[in-house]
Amino acid sequence: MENQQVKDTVKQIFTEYLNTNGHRKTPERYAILETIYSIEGHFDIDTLYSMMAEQGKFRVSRATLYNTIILLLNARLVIKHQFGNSSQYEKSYNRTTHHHQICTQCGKVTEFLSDELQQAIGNTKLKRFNLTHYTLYIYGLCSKCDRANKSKKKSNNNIKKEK
Amino acid sequence: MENQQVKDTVKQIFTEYLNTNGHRKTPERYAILETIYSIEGHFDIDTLYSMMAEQGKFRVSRATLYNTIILLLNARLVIKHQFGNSSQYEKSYNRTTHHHQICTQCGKVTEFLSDELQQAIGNTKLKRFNLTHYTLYIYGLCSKCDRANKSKKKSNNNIKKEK
DNA sequence: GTCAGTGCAAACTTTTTGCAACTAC
DNA sequence: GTAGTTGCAAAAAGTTTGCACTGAC
Repeated sequence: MENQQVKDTVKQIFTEYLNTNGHRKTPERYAILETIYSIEGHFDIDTLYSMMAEQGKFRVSRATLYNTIILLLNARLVIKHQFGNSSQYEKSYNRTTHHHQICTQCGKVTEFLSDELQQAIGNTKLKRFNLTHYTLYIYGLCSKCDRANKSKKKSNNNIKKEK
Repeated sequence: MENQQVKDTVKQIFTEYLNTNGHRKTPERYAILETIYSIEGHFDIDTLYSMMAEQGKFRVSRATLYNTIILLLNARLVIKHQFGNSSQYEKSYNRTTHHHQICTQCGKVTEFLSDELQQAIGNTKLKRFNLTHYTLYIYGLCSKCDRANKSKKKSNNNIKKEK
């Protein structure tokens, strides 16, 4: 799907959501949606704030960002993650379901796809629960840190105590 | 496995970890490990702090709790979650791998088991990544909130605009 | 015209940090 | 004895809140 087409569609969905729930259609809200859907991958509130302030688009306050994000979460247009210190978000409409690899050492987050996993999770029968979405975080060491550790261990072989 | 046996084993593992990495074996650290392994389910730092302060066990400062938790995470004796506002932790040794259902409305977290899911995730071939553990969070509405919403909707049927 | 929404700053919460005192080694 | 740890309080970081002003309806 073309990028502009996606943006138009999510605007429509958002408008419907706002109407249905009796919220006002302010320019701030659409500017935030627009900006979010031009970001690839994850972002946090601070990044979003900077992007909107610096790129001369439309300056909004942090409070409004937090308020609007809640609406977008409810409208299912954004997904929230909580790795690291601050909350991370990402657009969710028209994105293939993906999973996250997180390096416990350097904190690097990588996305990957797996139909099998997706199917297995989708097929899980949940009792007393109405599923909307899920997140799978796989923790471990990325190849870079893994290699770094191994060579470090090697050079420490003759030292009794690791500092 | 008997509870006391588990505690003894994790103490051993922790001792080895501390030795290997040149950390001191302080009474605070063992008291924290002991307390954590007497908690069923999730806890946050504040709860842990209160438990240790009130139950007359061994009072430690929050700073020490944060420091020690990091060691326990590295020693793979504790797992960290980040739902809601504050970080949640849980003991990880000798626990069956389980997954989490999180209600997006009331925030309630329920654990569930699924061999199939566990297998599917375990079988996933990861490129350039050395897996240590993973967490699967399934978001949606718990039966309680789901029911509450439906009956609310029903009673709102005659009202044009919500709120 | 009214009230939801916004911006700003202050408040709050959770986590990290600096430093003096303490203690495991 | 000495350096890793602890406790405390201050600071930092992220998020929420109160309030006056603005603008969508």
